[in-house]
Amino acid sequence: MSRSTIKDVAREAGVSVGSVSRVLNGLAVSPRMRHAVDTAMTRLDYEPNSLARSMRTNSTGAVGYFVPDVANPLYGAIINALDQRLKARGLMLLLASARGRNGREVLAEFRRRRVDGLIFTPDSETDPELIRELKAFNGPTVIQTVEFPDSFYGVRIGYRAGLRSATDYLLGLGHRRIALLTPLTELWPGRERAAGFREAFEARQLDLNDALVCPQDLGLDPELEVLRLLQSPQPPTALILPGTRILAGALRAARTCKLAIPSQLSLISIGDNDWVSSHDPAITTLRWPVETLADTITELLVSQMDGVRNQPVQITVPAELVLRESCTSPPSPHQDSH
Amino acid sequence: MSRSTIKDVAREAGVSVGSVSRVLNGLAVSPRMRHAVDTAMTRLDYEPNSLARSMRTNSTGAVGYFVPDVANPLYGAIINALDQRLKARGLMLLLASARGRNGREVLAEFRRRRVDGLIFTPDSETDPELIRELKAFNGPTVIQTVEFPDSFYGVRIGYRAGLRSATDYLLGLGHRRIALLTPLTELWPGRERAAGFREAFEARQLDLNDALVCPQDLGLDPELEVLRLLQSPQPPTALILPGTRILAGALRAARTCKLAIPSQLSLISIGDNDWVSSHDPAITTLRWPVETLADTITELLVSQMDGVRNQPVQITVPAELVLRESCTSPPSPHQDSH
DNA sequence: GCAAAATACTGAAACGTTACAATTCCGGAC
DNA sequence: GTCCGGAATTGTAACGTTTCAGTATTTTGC
Repeated sequence: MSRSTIKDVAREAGVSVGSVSRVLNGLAVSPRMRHAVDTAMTRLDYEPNSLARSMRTNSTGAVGYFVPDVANPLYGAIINALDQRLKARGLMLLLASARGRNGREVLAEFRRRRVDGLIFTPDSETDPELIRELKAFNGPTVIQTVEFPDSFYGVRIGYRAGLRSATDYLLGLGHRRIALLTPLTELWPGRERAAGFREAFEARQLDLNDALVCPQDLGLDPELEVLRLLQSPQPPTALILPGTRILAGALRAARTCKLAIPSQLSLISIGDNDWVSSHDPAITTLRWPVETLADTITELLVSQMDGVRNQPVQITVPAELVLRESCTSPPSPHQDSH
Repeated sequence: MSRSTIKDVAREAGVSVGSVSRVLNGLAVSPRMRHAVDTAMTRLDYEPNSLARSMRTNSTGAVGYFVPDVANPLYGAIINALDQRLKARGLMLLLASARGRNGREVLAEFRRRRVDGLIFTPDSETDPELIRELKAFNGPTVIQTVEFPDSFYGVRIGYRAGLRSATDYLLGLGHRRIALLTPLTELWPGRERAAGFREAFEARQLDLNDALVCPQDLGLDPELEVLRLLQSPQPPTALILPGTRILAGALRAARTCKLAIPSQLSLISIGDNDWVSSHDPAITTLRWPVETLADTITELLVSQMDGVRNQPVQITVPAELVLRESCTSPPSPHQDSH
């Protein structure tokens, strides 16, 4: 740990502390001065102390990022992309993962550490206290993913439109009994997904009666849940599945029921990755636009930092339906017209 | 952003600044004092400034973590586990991902920010300058994964033993032409893997001649590389594949060649995840012990922080071979005894 | 060659804490 | 009533920077 301070450098170079500071910050100095200070710095192996600097300037160059689950490759990819972009602004990520921490507590920690900005995925979209505290932060803030009051800048994924197009695609193939497996339809993002799902049916003036939205708790064993569904008297002919774990469970369940994909059961997954694309058959997917998301978050954040203090905006980044091989027309098309 | 300082609180409570500090840090004060200060704090909405505190105490409660790729779920899982454990010690992760940053530069940033500890996965195991600088950091440091001089505390994954047992397993099934697809066998971890691979052959006094180590650059298109291998005159009967991307490529290649798994081609993957375990057939895997790894790192780090300044240790966390369905005896066993 | 203007540099006061020596306070022993 | 010892509290000097009002030095225009 470098022990020498700006004072030592000043003494060594035979100049004043202020001058060293000027050199450090690239302000105008004479070449002679710059050289003297530079050599003194290398000689003393000097390392500026960001803390002292931060205290004086009231800015830490740190951005607090609160993310639901780092181990989710989707968020991992966003972190990567963000880190790269923030680096260009001399910013660094202070990371906290919701696994094992709660939002309020993390926010307090971020505040104490005086982060310059906040990227937050609230673990509750309703907790009024959290909303109050986020507002009280009163610095550049971007709410990620979740629906939140309009007084915040925010980035959302276009799940609703995405699910509408995914559902519409299945309807177009002739499916009528489609199961949307998403947990907790009262909360985001399940709510959004369910809404898009319904809209697709309505747009074709089809009755939702036959379609299935499964808001059950898929928590413990998605495989069992899907199995029950597939073995019910009138099983669905197509499944829409959020997330890797649930998709994996569904695939196992289909195997158990000896249902061939896509000929006997069509599948759409939410969230793209290596696995999904190289599975046999390759899975049709609603893709999270990671790069766009990261770009948008960065821009929203730095525009606030640069003092562009206009009305908060919420940007919806569209999810993209990637057509692959896991969907065909249903086995025995019963275009029931009621 | 909370603007009030410890001075304001002191004035509001009608006590001295020092006393407020004592209350803040839970030192002995009279109940009357504590109460007065507490109410003043809530009234002023006071939020302690970690920066000032850090500067005074010379400790930031931040741990710099330099990780090869956050988007790799394996590392993601470690981050999660670490974050949870460090939280208990009031520590927070300062994260930098090697994608788009280089080790030296990140280390400098960490030093400037005066992190209390370092968890580092060097991007080069040979750069003498990096080694020198890591040494110069002179604070609690844990080197993750990579082989490094003994003067550092370190955690490694038991790839060598792991690969030996994986290879031995295949040899026991009767395979002789086994391809180990790992990039860069001169560098860690390829070197370690190759070593374990060879040891397994030697232990059975088998000639490595027929086995294949493929150190080619698998970077761009693993699928093509595997395809070439499978279409060669004497194709391997078993593949050992590191990482999701390469495994995915290999599966596609096998499909192209119409090779059934495991009856015509056996597969072992390095690194476990949902996909690998629920694939059809489920893939036999050499599993990274994430939890153990995180525990070990944490312990190594905090033991250094607690001033236990004994000889650095390197701990090797064993990789575990998870037997599943992707391996059988080779199609036409030619137990050539040479 | 001189005043004025521009430029280069200095010194000290912040920033918000903690730590520590100094001070005050209090209850009891003599 | 005085004095003592310990506990409670205070006041202030750090910590390592930046900032800014000044002062010293150089350049410029005549």
